[in-house]
Amino acid sequence: MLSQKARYALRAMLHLAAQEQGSSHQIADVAEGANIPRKFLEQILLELKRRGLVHSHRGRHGGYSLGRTPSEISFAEIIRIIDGPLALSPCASRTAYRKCEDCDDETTCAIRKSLVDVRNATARILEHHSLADALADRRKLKPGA
Amino acid sequence: MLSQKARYALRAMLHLAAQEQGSSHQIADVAEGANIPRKFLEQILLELKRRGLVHSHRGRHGGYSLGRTPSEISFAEIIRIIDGPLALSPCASRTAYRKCEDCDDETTCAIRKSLVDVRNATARILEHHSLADALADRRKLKPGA
DNA sequence: ATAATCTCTATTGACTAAGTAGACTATTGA
DNA sequence: TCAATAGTCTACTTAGTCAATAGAGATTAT
Repeated sequence: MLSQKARYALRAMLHLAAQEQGSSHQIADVAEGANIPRKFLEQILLELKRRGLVHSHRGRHGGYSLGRTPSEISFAEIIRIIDGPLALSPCASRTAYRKCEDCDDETTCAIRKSLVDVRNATARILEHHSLADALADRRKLKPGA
Repeated sequence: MLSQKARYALRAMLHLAAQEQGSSHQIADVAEGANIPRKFLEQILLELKRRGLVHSHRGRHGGYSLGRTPSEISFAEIIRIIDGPLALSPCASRTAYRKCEDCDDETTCAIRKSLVDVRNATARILEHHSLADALADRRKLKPGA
């Protein structure tokens, strides 16, 4: 399961992506618009900023904007920043590989093999699904807006 | 990520599946053979028993055995019993669907759509991967044994 | 200067994960 | 029969995480 935090992060990024390119948005507006507790959102945006997914500037008229165009930001990237690796086990992760401590021989581990399959399938979907794709999906689902 | 408990469950089931059909095995042997804390394994086997994946009998010469043949027990089933649904969000689960409380309109949710894709891909793999498949994989990987 | 805004660290309360403990019940073989 | 051997059940512990909340600090536009 994704954490609530990761779902908030996706919603917040989607909210930013839905605005006109390069425009800046204050935390309070994003919090209200995407229905996220404001102080919690601060932390999330801070993390996303450290990893370059958003830019910020401070002071009066400060705010946040996307660090790249929506088509260049994938769901996978957002989820990995907030929740860590996509894989179901550290030994099946490509971005955060770690050997299982209680595993005798990884090369013959019959569990790992299928977990790697799952991780690959998951990554294939989420790495190729960008914010732009999500917006396009939404427009398709809701032609009125 | 899978819980440690779920990984133990997979290992324990695999251990039982690797023995001759219908044979009975004591907790202590499984614990040692699969490298699982004994008392923790008790709880795991009890849960798997309640869901019919294993049978037990008590008293002297008691023990556990698989509830079905290895080819009829999937990884998905074991994982769901121990860790719950495979999906990344309750709203994307088929076996344990639940609406997100803070979601305005699920039908136009651009996040849900990709989470459903992931869930389907994951389920497709894990529901069709049985203990028998895992044993076959292992034999392939380690032809000596 | 000062008001508005982002930045950072700490704290809280509830919950879960992983494991441990021990009493209880059923079976069996001597 | 009865003691030994197993599984069954409930409760507990300890550490850690999740989801927030709080509040002081830094930065910028006016």
